[in-house]
Amino acid sequence: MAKRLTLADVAQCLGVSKTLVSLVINNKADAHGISLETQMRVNEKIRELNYQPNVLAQGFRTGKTKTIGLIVSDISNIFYAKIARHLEDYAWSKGYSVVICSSDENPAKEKEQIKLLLNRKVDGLIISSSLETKDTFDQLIDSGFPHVLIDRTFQDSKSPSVTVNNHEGGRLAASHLLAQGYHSFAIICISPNHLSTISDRSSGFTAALAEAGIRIPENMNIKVLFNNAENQIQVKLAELFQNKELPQAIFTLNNNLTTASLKQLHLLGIRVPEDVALIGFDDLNYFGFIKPSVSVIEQPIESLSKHAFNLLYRQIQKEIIENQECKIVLPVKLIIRESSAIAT
Amino acid sequence: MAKRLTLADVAQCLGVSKTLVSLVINNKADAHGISLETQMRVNEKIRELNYQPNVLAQGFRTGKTKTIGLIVSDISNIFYAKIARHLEDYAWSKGYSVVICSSDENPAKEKEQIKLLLNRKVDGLIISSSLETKDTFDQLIDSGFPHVLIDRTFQDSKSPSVTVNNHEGGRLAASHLLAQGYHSFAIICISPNHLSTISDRSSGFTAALAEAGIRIPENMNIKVLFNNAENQIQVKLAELFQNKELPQAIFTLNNNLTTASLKQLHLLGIRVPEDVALIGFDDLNYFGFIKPSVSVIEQPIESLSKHAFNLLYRQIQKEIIENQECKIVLPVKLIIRESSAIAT
DNA sequence: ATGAAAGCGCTAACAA
DNA sequence: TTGTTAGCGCTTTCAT
Repeated sequence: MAKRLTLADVAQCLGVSKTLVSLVINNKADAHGISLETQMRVNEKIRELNYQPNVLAQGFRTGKTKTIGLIVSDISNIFYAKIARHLEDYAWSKGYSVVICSSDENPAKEKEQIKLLLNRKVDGLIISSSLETKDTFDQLIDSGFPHVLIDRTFQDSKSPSVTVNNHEGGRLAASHLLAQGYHSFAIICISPNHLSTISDRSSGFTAALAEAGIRIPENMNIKVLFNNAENQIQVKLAELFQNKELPQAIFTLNNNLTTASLKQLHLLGIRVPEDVALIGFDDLNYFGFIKPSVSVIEQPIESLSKHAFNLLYRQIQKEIIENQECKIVLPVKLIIRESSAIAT
Repeated sequence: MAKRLTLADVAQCLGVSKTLVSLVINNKADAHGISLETQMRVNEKIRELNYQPNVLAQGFRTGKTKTIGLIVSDISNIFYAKIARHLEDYAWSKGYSVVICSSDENPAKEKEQIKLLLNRKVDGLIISSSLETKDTFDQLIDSGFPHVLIDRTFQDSKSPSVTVNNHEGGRLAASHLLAQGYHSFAIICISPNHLSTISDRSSGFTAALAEAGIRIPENMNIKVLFNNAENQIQVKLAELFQNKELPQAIFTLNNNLTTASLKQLHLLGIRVPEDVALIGFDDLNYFGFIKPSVSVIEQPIESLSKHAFNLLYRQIQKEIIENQECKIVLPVKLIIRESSAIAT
């Protein structure tokens, strides 16, 4: 790790100007009519000296950093971890790095993170936002800053977004449970209910139930805090159980809630699906092979990530994004397993 | 997002020099004997104008970026996702961002990533390395570049590292299974076996068995590829099963392998623990409540991350790290559950 | 087809 | 106690 080679060194070594070398490096040589022979000579030397441009200097000069920021509520939630992984792969293939931020469903923290990332001059932002309003993103739109909302979006937001059809997912879950003969239900969701995912999933679910003439009573609409889900689920479920008010079926609105619910049901000795059926939103590997296996609404995580990255990349490249591609909604899939088997 | 304010603007606004403002911003004012009153004035103005230093320019100038790089084999493996989350938290508390890279257990890719991150001038690196040799890290040591190895390390490496006592974990697993009365065993591990985690876990396991006079036959030492574990496990297990050669107990060397094995055992209709007992390395949430619940060697993930960050941070701060703290080995814990219950 | 030179915004050695 | 100034390494405009 001796003193780093600079552009000037390379230029001097070749007896040419820095401009020339710079142009070659940035593939602007042709456009400037640099002779092919010179280009070869330069490239040769660069390889020979193993010269690597100082990315910081480049970034400083151009304002571009070849870095994108990813903000999600919690990178250790496997759903977001998978998204991060896919995004990282696409980013890597285009020479981009990704910086991660977990917002903890905390709007203030998320805003700070956005500020930090902008300040760090990331070239774009992919966000699963916990914010209550779309203001912050409207500002980004106004300033033309490349960004895309993933997983969660806002009503009437102008920001490009990639989401799944959460409403339809809720409907699918409800229809399936109804078809199985269940007729009393509970929903378990997390508490800041401005989140588009949560509200769409639950509205889809209740809409389908309403069509069958069924309402979810207040005490069956269980809301728990993001960072205290397990405990709160246990308390609520224990309460229902003791009062012999258990619903026939439960819809858990994300994978964390599904896992937490399964755990607490198990601890309470409530059998699935005998005592209560269960269907979750978002699939996990283990749902498929445990006893009972767990029915879910599955989301196309890879596709979600791919579209998000493309949408972002095209903004960075200053390609115009057609209006109709700006709000991508991907289909979900009902996977029926044992946890929602025929009612007895 | 109008034209950004610069240091010069602030200085001009106050009728002072850039130096002054710069010193105040970087908390070097006192050391340079800047009067308290001036400091106040400067700070005031900065707040008033909502001036934010251009981090890129700062980074370019100082060579510091307030960014650390994290390289793991796969950020979507929940073990690494959790590590990433903890590191992110510590980093955030110190004003650092973290860039993630998944190496896919691919040494060439990992080297490229290290190169990229160094080139991006991250201030330090935390790595769960897939490399065969420690050379790359010796170079980092020689150049004094802050880094710490996490989870995996190298024999005789001089790099600071934080690992768990994998050997002891292997012993614990073996002793427990022996105590349960099992006496034929299989190990399932991933195939590039230069990884310190894998080799330590398996050597601990075999050492304890050896003391009881038991060897693991060649065909019970199942090695599968990182990116094709599930299939290969299925093939091997099916083979053993058909030949009626199933061992009495299986030790799976990481959480992915445990999950994959559980899945394939289930698909093959092999019952746990009746047909074969199982214990895994690394705990997962769902292991605790499924039927049968899964015995594991648990790792202190938070502590692992905390020590890693501290070790890195102190290097960045140029604090000397005492030799005895340079190689931290954390204890693991045996958690006995149903999958390794009394042999029948 | 190639080069000279002006900065980008900041820090830090050196002056005053 | 405060200010001047020289770059950090690169890109890019404008000459040649």
